Amino acid sequence: MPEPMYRLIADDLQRKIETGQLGPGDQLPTEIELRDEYQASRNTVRDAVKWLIGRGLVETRPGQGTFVVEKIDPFVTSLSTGVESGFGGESAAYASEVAARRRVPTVTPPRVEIQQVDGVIASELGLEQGSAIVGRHQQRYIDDTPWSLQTSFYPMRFVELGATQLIQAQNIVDVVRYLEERLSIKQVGWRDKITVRPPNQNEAAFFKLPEDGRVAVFEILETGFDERGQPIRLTVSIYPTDRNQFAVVVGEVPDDGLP
Amino acid sequence: MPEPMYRLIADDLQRKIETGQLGPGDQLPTEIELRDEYQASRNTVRDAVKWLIGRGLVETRPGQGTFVVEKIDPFVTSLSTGVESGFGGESAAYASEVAARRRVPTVTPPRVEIQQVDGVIASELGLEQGSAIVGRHQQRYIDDTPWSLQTSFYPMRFVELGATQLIQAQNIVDVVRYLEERLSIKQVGWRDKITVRPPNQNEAAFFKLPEDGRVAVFEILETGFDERGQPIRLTVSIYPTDRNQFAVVVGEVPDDGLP
DNA sequence: GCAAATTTGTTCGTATGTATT
DNA sequence: CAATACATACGAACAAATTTG
Repeated sequence: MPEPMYRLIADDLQRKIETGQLGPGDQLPTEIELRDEYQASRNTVRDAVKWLIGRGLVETRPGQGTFVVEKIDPFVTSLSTGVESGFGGESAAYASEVAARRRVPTVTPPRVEIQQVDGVIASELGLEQGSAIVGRHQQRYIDDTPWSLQTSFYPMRFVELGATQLIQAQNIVDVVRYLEERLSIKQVGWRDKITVRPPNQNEAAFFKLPEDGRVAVFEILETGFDERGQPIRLTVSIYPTDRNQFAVVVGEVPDDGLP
Repeated sequence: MPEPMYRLIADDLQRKIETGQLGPGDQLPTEIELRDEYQASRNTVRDAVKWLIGRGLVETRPGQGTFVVEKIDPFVTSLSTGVESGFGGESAAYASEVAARRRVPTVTPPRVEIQQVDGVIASELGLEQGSAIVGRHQQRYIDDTPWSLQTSFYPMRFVELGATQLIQAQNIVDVVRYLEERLSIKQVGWRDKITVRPPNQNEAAFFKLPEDGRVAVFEILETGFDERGQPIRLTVSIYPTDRNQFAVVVGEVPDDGLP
């Protein structure tokens, strides 16, 4: 029961990549050349290349060739600061982190939706199925490249109590502060849940992810709570895993490296 | 420029899965049946199935068939508590989280290595390239299924100063406390960095991940600091992304759901 | 326990389409 | 427009894993 040939070819190419014989950005031999080199059929070398693609080691460009992937300089987001709190808010949450690298962040005005809660959102916000909520969807960019998709949900009750800006399609600089000033609802803590899953069609399109679905996305649920322990907001953020990194700071830690 | 046929087949099958026409665990028609149903060749329906595998929607079992994947009940790990601190330590860090689900955690005795630092480890521990460090590698299981690979690194200097248990291949119940009692080195905070990457061969084998490399792993770097802001340890933990979830709690948050 | 049937996995050859240079 | 390189599609044969009789 020997290893199949496409695996042997893939392992050999992988070795050449890991030993630096093929560096980032380098072009691999063409499928025809590989076919002759390994004495296999073109379909078999294609299987080998697909294996390497699945490992995230190479990428193919139609009409050009197959290339060793170049690693992306990751962007770091701190969760200890809160996606939407502190210095943050819908428009400026990440300004400090971005500034350190001289990158230019932008955010779209929110698309506002009013809907009935279900499933996860209901359970996170402690609402009954069918209650009305406000959803504010935004797209965030860094240097004009798509960075994250973010949606914040609030109970519709907040609007009825007077927080009418929640249903307007305009940025709110700091929602947490707005809720405090308008409704005296004060956020005293929050909780993040971090998962990783394959992107849906929307996300793959927005982030321009390769169609083969090998790049997964982070899904971060951040629930904010008031003094009485009641959930007051839920922010769902999506980030591609190939260009993002998260940091958590607990206790006393020196200021180095992280913003 | 129409959509290729394998995509049309994949989209149709995906629709059947998402509408519940094919539920979790259900077997898809065999490749031969799909070939007849869609009037395509077997290789083309196989391409469609591969597409769905890449999306994490189905899995194939040689000799059996193709099945809709069943979602795994995820393990939740809190980062606000520290992978190796508080109630934790090498042996018990996750006991509380696991206990809530009546799962049985186990951990192997550490494999101890002494080596010279390089790259990331040196930079995280603030050591010069070539300094000596101790690495303690452990494998952690839940209910006998592989759960995480964890390695903690400490400066060799700690051993020379008297923390000799660090180079013994036995569990240390709470390393943080041991360092404090033995060397008066007190951890006052820590920082986690969370990334996602494809598994290496070691990791894929240990976690029994599907060979096609579609399941990525979390890599969590946790650096602990003492009162003077000096790094005193680096713990690198690896978890498969398909069965793990992380939580971060900041400020006052009610005790519900999470340990 | 073994043999047959079923199902997916690997490999080849070939032809044609699409993207890029 | 032509040449090059990867993408899609078909047909065929045999191998390997699993279940069934």
